[in-house]
Amino acid sequence: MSKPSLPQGTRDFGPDIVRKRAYIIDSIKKVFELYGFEPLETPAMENLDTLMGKYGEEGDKLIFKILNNGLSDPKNIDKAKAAFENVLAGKNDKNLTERALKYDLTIPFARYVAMNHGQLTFPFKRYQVQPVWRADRPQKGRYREFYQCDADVVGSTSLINEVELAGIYDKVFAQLNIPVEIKLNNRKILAALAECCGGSEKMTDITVAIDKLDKIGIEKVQEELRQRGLNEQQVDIITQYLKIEGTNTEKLDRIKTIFGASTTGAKGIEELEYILGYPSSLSGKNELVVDLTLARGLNYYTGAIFEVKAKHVTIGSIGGGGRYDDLTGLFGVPGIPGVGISFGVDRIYDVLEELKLFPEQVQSGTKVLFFNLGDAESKKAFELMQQLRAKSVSCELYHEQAKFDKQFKYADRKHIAYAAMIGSRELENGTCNVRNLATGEQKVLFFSELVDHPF
RNA sequence: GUGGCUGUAGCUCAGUUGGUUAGAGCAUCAGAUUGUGGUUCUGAGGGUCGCCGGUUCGAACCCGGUUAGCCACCCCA
Repeated sequence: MSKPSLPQGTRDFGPDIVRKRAYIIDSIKKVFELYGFEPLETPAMENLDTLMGKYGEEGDKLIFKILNNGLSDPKNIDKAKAAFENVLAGKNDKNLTERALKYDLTIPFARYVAMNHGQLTFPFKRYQVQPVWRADRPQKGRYREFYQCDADVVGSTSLINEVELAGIYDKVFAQLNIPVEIKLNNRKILAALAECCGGSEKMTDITVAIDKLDKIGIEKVQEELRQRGLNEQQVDIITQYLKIEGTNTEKLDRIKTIFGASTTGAKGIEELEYILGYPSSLSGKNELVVDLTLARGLNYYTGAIFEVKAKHVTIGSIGGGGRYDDLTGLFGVPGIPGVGISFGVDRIYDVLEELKLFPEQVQSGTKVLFFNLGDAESKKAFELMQQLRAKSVSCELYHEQAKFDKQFKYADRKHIAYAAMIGSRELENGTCNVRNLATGEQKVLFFSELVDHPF
C-alpha cells in the first residue's frame, strides 16, 4: 500500500475550515436571496463541445477531460486507437473523450439558459455556488479544484441591475465586516480609448495590458503596449488616461473632455453617471469608486465592469464582474444580454483570517459536553442530553468513562462551550455541575433546571 | 507548457568536509494525579532519511535518473 495522497491542486476541508467557509458562503447566499436571486446547480461535467472554444486557446488546454468508458471493448479498440492519434496531434476526438469537468459557472449557466429560455421568466436572476476544475499547474492561492460563487441577471439591459449588484457587494462585505472599495468602470470608455489609439481592434491588447497596472506598474504596462504594436503617441495617450485622478466627478469631467466626442465613450460615461446617480443602496460602510484603470482580463465584457478590493490587506481582488451583451449566442439563442458578479471565496477566507474577523461562534458545533463518570451516571446524563437536544441545543455524551483530564481535553479541542458533570454525588442530589469552559465559572443546577438553562 | 526550490518520526524542522546505534520541538500514550481542563515534571512508542541506480571501505549527505510537493512565468479565480 502506498501512502494515501491527494490529487495535485486539491484540498480536504476539515471541520473548522468547512465551518468557516460555510459562514462566508451562507452570508453571500442570504444576500442573493434577499435581492431576489434564485439558486441554480449544474452538473460537475458537461459535454466537451459545450466547453471547448469558449475560453480561448489557453482555456481549452486547461479543461479537465474525462476519458470515455469501454475503450477496451474489442469493438471499440480500433476507433480508440485512431482517436488517440488525433489527440496526440492536439485535436479532440469523441471516441476517446466526450465529457469534461466544468471550467467555470458562466458557460454552463449560458447552456442552461439557452436550453430553457422558453420556460424561464425574464429577467432571470440566478446565483450558483459550486466547484469548478482547471488543469492548471497549481501555485499559491490557485487550485485545480476551487469554488466559484456567481450571481447573474440575464434578459435585461436595465442599469438598475448594476446598481443592485453593487448593493449586493456592499451588503455582503458589510455583513462580513470587511471594509472594501467597490471599483467601477465601463468597457465603452476603454473602447473609446482604443478608438483614439488606432482603432477598436487594439481594444483587447489595451485592456490586457492595463489590467496588469496595479501588479506590474506603469512602466511595464507601457512596455507591454509597445510589444503589442502600439506606437509612442498611442502609448502616450494611454499613459495620460491612466494618470487621471481625483473624485468620481472629477474623473468623469476629465474624460468627458477627452472622449465626449466619441459616441461610444459618451455612452459609457452616461452609464457610469446613471449608476452613480441612482438612489444609493449602499450601507455607507463601503465606497463605490470610479477606477478608470480597471479593465478586467476577460474580453466578453461590454459595459459596466466591477472589481472589489479589501482595504488594509495586500490581497488582490476578492470579487469581480461586469456586463456582457450576448450570453447565449454561442448556443444558438441570440439576444439575451446580462450582467453578473463573482465572489472569490478562497480569498475572502484569507482576508477574514488575516484580519481575524471570523466570529467566535463559527468555530463550535457542540454546545454542551456531558461527562461520563460511570455507568449509572452516564445513563442519567444521556436522558438529560436528550432533553436538551429536544430544545435544539447540540450536545454529546463522552463515549466512555474516563478521567476528567481526558474529557476536558476533548471539550477543549472541539471548542465546546460547556461541560455538564454528573458524578455519584450529583446523581444522589439530583444536580448537575455546569462549567463554562472559557471562564471557568461553575454552577450547580437541579436536573429540572438544566433543560431551561440558556446555553 | 517553461523555469527555480524542497522531499528526514503523525506535524514543523535540525543533521558538521561522507564516518559507530539518525536527533529536537509539537502531537500521541502511560505515570506523578481514583472528582475538576488548557500548566509542569518523568517515561514510552513511533524512521525503507520520497523511490531506483551509481561513486565509495563506508551515503540522509556526493552524482545520475525518477516521482511528489511548493514557488514563479504564461494565464487566471
